[in-house]
Amino acid sequence: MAHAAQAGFPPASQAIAVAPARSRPVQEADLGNIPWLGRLDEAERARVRADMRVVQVEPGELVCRVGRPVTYWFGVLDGLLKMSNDSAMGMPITFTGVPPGGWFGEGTVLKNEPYRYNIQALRKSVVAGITATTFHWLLDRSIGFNRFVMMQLNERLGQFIAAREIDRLTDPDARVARSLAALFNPVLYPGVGELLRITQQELGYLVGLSRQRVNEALQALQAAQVIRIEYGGLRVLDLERLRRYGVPVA
DNA sequence: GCATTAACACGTA
DNA sequence: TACGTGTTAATGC
Repeated sequence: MAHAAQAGFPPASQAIAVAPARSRPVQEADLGNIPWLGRLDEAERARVRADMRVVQVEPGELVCRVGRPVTYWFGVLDGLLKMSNDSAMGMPITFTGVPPGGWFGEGTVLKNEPYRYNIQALRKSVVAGITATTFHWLLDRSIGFNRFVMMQLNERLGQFIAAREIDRLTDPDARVARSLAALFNPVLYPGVGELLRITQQELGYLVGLSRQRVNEALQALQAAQVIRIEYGGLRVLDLERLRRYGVPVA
């Protein structure tokens, strides 16, 4: 019954795992896009700024790859990533998209395990990372950082439970609506705001539908006054109704 | 019937 | 120009 959302990506992917040579130090302009910085004190911020690296990734590139050792805790400053798990021989399973403001990988950093997912850029994106060492250093001394991580883990648990529901939905319109709502999560993805920059093609890859069908679903959502379609993006008008779209009014 | 791919015209960045 | 959107036609399960 489950759709087991297929959806790969269009261009052939060339694997890279954040090559240090391509990265640059974090810049002033980046800092405003990092939600947890404000929870740190001066000394902690200073260390983070010294430690953090930023890299631009091209569409199709892998930010981290299943089986690779943990190096960084990552965050999206700009663009759109896809978290998936390519089963050895078969179609990849897309778990979720990661829009701006999203940070990921703390699970594997915490356990010091190899990455369990592939994180791939759907579009040209800017990704930041701090080392596992600094991540642990922050955990050891900053209550604010701990709160952020805990909140993040809790919120994401909700996301994955919601994702299981989405998988059981048969109505494509509802699947698109719920997947979209997940991307508009203000807690996990504070960088998104009201306007999510995503093409209908990219949304198709995340949801596991064709671009044409996604377009049809979006038109329906727009007609329902839940979103507005814009060039290269979508504006949310009513997040609550977007979350509940397709659920009969019980 | 419904979704998919392919192909096209059109508008926008 | 390159890309994203909206639409139609043919095909498949």
